[in-house]
Amino acid sequence: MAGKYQIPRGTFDILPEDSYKWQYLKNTFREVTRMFNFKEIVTPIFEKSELFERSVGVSSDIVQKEMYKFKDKKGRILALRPEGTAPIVRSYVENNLGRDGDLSKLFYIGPMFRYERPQKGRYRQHFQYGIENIGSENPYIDAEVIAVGFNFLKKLGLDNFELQINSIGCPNCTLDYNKALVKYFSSYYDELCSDCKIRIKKNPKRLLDCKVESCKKIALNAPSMLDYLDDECEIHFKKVQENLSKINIPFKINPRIVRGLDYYTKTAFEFIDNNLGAQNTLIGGGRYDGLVKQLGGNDVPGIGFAGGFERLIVSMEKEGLQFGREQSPDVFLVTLGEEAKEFGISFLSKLRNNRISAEISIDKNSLKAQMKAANKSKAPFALILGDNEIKKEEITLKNMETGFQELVKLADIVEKLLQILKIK
RNA sequence: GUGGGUGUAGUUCAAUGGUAGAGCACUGGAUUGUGGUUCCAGGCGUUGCGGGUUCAAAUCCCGUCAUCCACCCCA
Repeated sequence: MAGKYQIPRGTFDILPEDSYKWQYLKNTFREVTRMFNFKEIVTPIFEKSELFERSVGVSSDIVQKEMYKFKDKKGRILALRPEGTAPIVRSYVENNLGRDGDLSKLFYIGPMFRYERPQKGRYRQHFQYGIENIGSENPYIDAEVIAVGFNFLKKLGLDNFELQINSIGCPNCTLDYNKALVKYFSSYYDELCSDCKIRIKKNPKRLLDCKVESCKKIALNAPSMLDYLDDECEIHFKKVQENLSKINIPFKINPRIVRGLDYYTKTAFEFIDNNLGAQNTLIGGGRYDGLVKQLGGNDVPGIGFAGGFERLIVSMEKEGLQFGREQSPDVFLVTLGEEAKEFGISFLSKLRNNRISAEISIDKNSLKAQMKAANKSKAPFALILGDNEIKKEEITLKNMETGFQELVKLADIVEKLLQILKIK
């Protein structure tokens, strides 16, 4: 039952019976990013608070109310990272990663922190995976980044998601567009919900995806961002679509996709699982062409995405998908009698030193209890060692699935196991 | 941060204000060297925590913590 201490709100333990799922997701993500030649980058989980305020935007909710901000002993104002892009761009600039003129293709996996009210698929400490591709504004890159997300979800076996894309233009387009939005919604001001009355001042684009019915109706005829793209942004967006089609990635244009973070420009996209409830964005991403410069680097464009492992797991479990194999030992050693147990201990060590994962139930003596333990461990093979075997210098090898068992010379067992288990 | 629901054994859930139960899981056993099916046996758990009302509280009230759903926002 509950002890004296409880885990902090919105956090969770990844227990041994579940950790293989995270392992599987990480491995799969590494495999997929490898196909695209992305390399891993690891940055600290805390940064100067200022970094996020500058990049994500002081007015954004993330900075406003969701950041874990604290002072260290020297009075430095730090924050647990709420997202992954800003730290990576910081590192890119600080370490001059673009120095050789190549694209920086980076991926990361790690915890992020947001002080929010917890919900299913949304936690205060959660694990994100993501990529950043810094150094090119070529629309081919947009498609490639999207392809990484697409291939990842597909590789996990997911099929129930939808890719939605939009272009939110550059700061120039946004300026005009926001004016148009404000103008449009102002004429309906009295009919807007109280949230939207604030949004119209703070972030007009947010009016577009309000969930209140009356606002939805009004938003239906609101001007579309896509009509306000300048030539450059419009061509870029078209090319992105062409490139996606070229590599057979289906997508839907959703002019209502809005990014919450200030640094986004041009392409914005989301992979959405529509039967997931409110927290349905599996992956969210977009271009951030001004960010590197803003953080003190050269005027270099970038694009990336991020996704949360917890939502992925919810989505996969809903679909009944597997997370690879749960970890189990290769063999389970069962011993009978003192002499066999004594011998078994050194034999166990021999197996392990030969890269055979082996387990024993040291506190149980009866054959039955040990066989039960072997079964529960999910080891594919049991090795039974008793007086009979020791006398003849043999050991019983039992296939736990078929029940078939045979006597094998002790001198040959390691070699035989390596062969059956296909360990090189 | 706002609104609503929930909180009982490892877990899923029962229990008109009157001694707290079941399935699954777990452990042991079913003639002494064989698991996964079957049968038998084994649970006194501060009913999340702290107050209050009452002769009596898992049950009613207040607070608190946690969780779930929605909003805000986001992965």
